[in-house]
Amino acid sequence: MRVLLADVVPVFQFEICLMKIASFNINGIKARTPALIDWLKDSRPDVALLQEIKSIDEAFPRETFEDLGYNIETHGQKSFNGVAILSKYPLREIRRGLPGDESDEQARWIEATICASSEIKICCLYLPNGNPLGPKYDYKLAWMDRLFLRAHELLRSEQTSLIAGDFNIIPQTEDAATPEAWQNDALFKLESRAKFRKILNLGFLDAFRACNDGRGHYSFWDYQAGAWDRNDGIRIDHFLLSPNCADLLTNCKIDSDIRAREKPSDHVPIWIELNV
DNA sequence: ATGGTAGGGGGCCTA
Repeated sequence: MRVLLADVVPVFQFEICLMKIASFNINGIKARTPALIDWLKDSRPDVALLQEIKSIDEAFPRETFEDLGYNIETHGQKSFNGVAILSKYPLREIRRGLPGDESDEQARWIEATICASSEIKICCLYLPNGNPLGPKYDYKLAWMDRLFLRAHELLRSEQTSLIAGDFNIIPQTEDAATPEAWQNDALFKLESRAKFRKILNLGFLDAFRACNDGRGHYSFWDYQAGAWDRNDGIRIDHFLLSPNCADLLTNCKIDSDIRAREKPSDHVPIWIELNV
């Protein structure tokens, strides 16, 4: 008598659901909208975290992205900075601005809880560049101290959490094609790298390094001096995952091919997949 | 040491 596989293998009552979350410094929503639409249709992230929208909230083309199935929350300002969350899942507990300095008017932080099969706290940041060294570098370091405090709070809350975006930090020499050229740059100075490492040491995982080996993985190439053509890049866009979020991680990639498209941003998307 | 390019917005500033 034949025994069918279905008779002996139990039917699983749960589904494996992969959630794709991407981060992309788009360098201006107005200039990047066509490229952003193409990328969303190809890559189909469930959640997209955007930096440098360079737009006030009222000027963000919400309907364009709502038509692609996304809920949208923005935190913008005129001309500079600005962050946004696009999510196919409902968003709640929206927080705009990094806590710790009421006088800080730069739009560099937005966070929300996404309501999927389980809840995930998602934080989208555009960390200050810090160049030239001086007041801008001091602002960067002070901003990172506030980030440390928020990261610490997230861990204490025991929520499944991630912090992603343009950190403007080259963590290690292998994250730059020409590290010697960055020795005295705010993105690579030991002081700012130490503050980044201090956040990792709280217990956050650099998702990209957990899933990839070796040199030559970059997320930014300067528009100038043919940096893309020479692959003179740096890895400055990161996903940091809380331990309970890291347990869900199945993959992390940088979509470097996006840099070769028409009218590209100087950054490319980085994404993770979580088994939720 | 300099300047190379891009975006926003209508001046230069930021990167």
